[in-house]
Amino acid sequence: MFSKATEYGIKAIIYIASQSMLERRVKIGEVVEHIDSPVAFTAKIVGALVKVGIVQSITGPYGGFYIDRHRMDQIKMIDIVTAIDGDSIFNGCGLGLKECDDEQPCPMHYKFVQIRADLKEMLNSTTILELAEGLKSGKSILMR
Amino acid sequence: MFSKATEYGIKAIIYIASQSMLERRVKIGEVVEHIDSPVAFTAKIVGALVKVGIVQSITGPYGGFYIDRHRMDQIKMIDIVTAIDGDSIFNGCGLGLKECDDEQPCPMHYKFVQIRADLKEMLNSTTILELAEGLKSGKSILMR
DNA sequence: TTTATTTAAGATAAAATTGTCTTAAATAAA
DNA sequence: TTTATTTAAGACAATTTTATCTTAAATAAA
Repeated sequence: MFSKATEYGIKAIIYIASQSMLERRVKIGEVVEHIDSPVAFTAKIVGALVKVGIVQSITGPYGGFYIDRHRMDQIKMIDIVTAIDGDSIFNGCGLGLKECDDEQPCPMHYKFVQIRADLKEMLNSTTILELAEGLKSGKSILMR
Repeated sequence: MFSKATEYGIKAIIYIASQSMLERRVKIGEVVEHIDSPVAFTAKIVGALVKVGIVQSITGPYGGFYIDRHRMDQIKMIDIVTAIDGDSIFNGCGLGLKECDDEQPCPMHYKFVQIRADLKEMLNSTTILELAEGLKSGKSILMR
């Protein structure tokens, strides 16, 4: 469904957020230990999310990544997916046609419309705050 | 959403089916002209669908691909997707966890459940017959 | 039987994605 | 100021996916 880059990005964000709720900055090494992902690749992805303003970072000793606590309920999953994979998942044609719409639909067009809308709505209404809370309370896990 | 291989496979099947409704066998060259896909790659994918019994083929002059007319309403989209991409789209964890279920859910597990179920249901209830009919009647297109 | 046509199958190549490594820049503490 | 630690950035490498090319096998017509 999502690319590996997006999978790692989402998991990293959730872990960073869960620690930011405890006022903890985390280093990339700690992140990948908790989400089971390749360090350098994950660092690059989280770096992209820093550039886009979703995550904050501090370099040097005692540095690391964190997320503004009061913004956690404003950052939606769709922001993360879009920042890494773009919006083709929501907008692109299911059969890969360049131009596919109600006027000139591919054979599966109307079948896909609802599912894509549901996916978009789900990602649009899910905040990193709620996901991080689920993790912190032990209701969900990021590894295995 | 789907791989290129699956996109080509679905489009090829729909075109072959639409022609089989007119009692026409089609060569791979004709198929790719109508679905705008690379010949050799498409041939390999259609070949895999032949092996699995979804498509029939005849080699040699006057040969080509076709689909048993009376089976068109039995072949579902899910059969094609599964034959090419496997079932990871429906069963795999959205965040890539090996073990992710109601017992040990990833943070997005319950958010994904409904969407995946809807996707599966859609593919499971869509026959190549109806898609081929939509194409033949001009209600849908395979190119552009 | 020979030839032409077509699918079958597998080797090879190109492109995209995923992943690693090296060096630079920032920053805090000694 | 020097050193150690950490993120930033970009080159490089491996893997997977996508795509092509070549040869074989099947088959129909001449």
